[in-house]
Amino acid sequence: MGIRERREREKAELRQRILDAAQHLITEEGFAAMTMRRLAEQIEYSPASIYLHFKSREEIARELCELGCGKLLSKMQKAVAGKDAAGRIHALGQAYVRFGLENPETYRLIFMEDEAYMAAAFGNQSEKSAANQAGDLLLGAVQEYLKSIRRRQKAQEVVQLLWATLHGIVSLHLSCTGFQGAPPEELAALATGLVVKGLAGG
Amino acid sequence: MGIRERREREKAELRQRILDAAQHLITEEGFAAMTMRRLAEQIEYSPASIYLHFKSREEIARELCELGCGKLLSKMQKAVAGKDAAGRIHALGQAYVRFGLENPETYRLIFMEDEAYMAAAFGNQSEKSAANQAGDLLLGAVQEYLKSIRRRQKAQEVVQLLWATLHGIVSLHLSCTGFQGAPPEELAALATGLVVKGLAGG
DNA sequence: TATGTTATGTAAACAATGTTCAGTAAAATA
DNA sequence: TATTTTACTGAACATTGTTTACATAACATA
Repeated sequence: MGIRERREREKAELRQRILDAAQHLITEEGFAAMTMRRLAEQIEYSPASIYLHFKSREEIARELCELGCGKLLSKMQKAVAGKDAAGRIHALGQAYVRFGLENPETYRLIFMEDEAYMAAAFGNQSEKSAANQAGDLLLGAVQEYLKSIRRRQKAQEVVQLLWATLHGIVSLHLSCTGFQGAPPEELAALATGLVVKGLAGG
Repeated sequence: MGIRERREREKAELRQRILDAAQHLITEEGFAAMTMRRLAEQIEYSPASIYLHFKSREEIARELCELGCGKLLSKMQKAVAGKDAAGRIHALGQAYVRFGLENPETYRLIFMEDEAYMAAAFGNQSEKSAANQAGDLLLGAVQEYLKSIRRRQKAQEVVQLLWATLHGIVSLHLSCTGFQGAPPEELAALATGLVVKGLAGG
């Protein structure tokens, strides 16, 4: 009899509805607006019911972070298609920055809200998480580029620098809303360009 | 009669004690630990009394941010003494990163806790805030360097990129506590070095 | 010295948060 | 139909930041 199957399906559907509502609230009004009571209101259940599907508010956030990282990874994967090493570095930078601009609240949640979320994204180093795979994309491009210019330089260090730079560009843009300088895409292009040139020359 | 003077002095002293206690709590246990009740406990007054000196918890935080920015500025000012343009860029990067490492919770508060604090730090563009002065230090060095290599490039853009990069290095280091890569000073040196070389070459 | 005024301080309450738990109603099973 | 399991919720708890009505002490004035 398919009764159990049906109930499991219903349960999974409700869980998904919670996640959808959470994502929606965060996208529209930011993480702080995603309270358990507003979430409950959205799905038309009591607040306590949410705890039948998630251990805590933080667990919901963590799951959304993983989904967000997946989205970022897929953007970056599409960006590298059919390009040489330097071109991939540039394209990855643009993809990263655009993800941040198009999904500001999701970006905030993953990288700026709580170190725990970010640590979780990079944490599972045994099973390659989406964030780690994104890092590998960057690492591959940098390694190939360093090889092509016959330069001995720790690729990991360059990757860390690039990621930090891109993160800095996005996070300052999202935080300093008043201050309007050069657009993030332009800064990212300048950054990747200078890294590429700087490594080649000298 | 010096009665009014004495009372004003006492009031200012209590206000300062609140700030000190707040700074201490933040330094030791982070911003979240700085609750009005714990603050009241520290100064041995009731929570409501704090509101006789500050409009809100946020106002206390903002004032600590300004103090923090002043500290950062003074570090950066010392760093540039008696150096050429490229040397100043390097030294400013090192000073910035070290400030973040030595005052992690203060750095968090200013740049990572709430965009409002950071916006406030950069906001008063009429009266030059400490943060703005720090930016000017960087701008001066970059302008002089660009001139010395006869390169036409928007100095403001390079400053933005440098600041974003340094912020990215520090904030990723503070957030990704688990992940241990290259030390921030090394990354900052690499960053400033690549910018300097990248601008010169090509 | 007595009285009025002002500054100082606090207890208690309010609204909002995440979370827990006892209890209930419904559904599945026997 | 009776029993057990599951799904669900109302009410409460411990926290927050903040406000308000009230008390008290210190001061100024007559």
